[in-house]
Amino acid sequence: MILSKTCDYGLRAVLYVATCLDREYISIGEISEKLNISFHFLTKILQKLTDKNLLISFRGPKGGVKLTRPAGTITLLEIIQAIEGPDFFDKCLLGLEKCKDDNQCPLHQHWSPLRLQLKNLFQQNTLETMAEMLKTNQFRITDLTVRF
Amino acid sequence: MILSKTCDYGLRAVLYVATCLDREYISIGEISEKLNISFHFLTKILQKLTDKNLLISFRGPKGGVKLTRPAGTITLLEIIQAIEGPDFFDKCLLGLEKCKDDNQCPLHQHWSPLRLQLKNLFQQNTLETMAEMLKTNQFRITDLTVRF
DNA sequence: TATATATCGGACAATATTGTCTTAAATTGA
DNA sequence: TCAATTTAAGACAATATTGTCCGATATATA
Ligand code: FES
Ligand code: FES
Repeated sequence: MILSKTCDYGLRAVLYVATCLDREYISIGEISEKLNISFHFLTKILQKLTDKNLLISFRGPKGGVKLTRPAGTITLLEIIQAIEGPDFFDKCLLGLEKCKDDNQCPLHQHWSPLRLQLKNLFQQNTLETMAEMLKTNQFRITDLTVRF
Repeated sequence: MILSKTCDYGLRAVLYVATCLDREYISIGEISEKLNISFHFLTKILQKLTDKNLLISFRGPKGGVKLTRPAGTITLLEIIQAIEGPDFFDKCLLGLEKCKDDNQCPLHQHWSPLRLQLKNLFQQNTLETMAEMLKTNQFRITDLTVRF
């Protein structure tokens, strides 16, 4: 609905990695298997996040990806904007160009604050926050009935 | 971002029609021209809305489409759900299946209320409300520099 | 009745998104 | 050094979305 499948996969993968902070590099194979995401497709998505300096990758046995910075310093917004683009939360609900207060569509006054709330939500929640929740085993990050 | 292009087009077209309440049927050709939307593509979208009983269409000269009910009784939500599907506002932000309170992803508690706000927004605004705004000429419904 | 106009319906094409596969390069450990 | 493992990179395929076109049908008007 809101996010592309690519973005969903990327978020879920990064969240998974954030739950493994005791370990070193996490292999993409493991992530794709645990989250039931196509390995090659996920590889591309994570490469993008690596390019954007949100992940560090490492080849060979014991290789994989890890977070560039501590999970508490990476927001969901960073992940989303890395994948969907930096202006993702600036768009007109009706798809019109250059959504601005002085060039409004009839939905702007309603959409604009809601959009900001959404953006704030993603900005205020770090990977650590989410990982903490996941570790309680009361939340899911996959359709599979697996827990961490 | 949120809505598909199809839905954007549909909404904008229906809003345009709602601004023409003094007239009878509005031709799709006129709508597509004024809103700069592909005629044939728009035709299909409006056919869908006709099938869902939100529009009535009429063939031949003086033909076109008109609203089935008074603009004040049709909500934006109806249009959106007709195009995007009735469960559009029930989906998990991470794309997981069966988003429910007792089967949450870590974003659910934040996303669920926001999603509801969004849905309410669309439910509370009728085509009439929007059309009134458009008639003040202070709002736009197209990228073109046309006013109504 | 004839002509022009408009939607209807379906085929088809272009593009974007999503997913698959293969080869290369890096790294580990035997 | 050699084999196994893993990411990198790019080609390619499948699917979904978006957009185009054409003939059929309905209607108004002359
Ligand atoms: S102009 Fe449409 S949401 Fe801002
Ligand atoms: S389960 Fe993810 S938003 Fe409800």
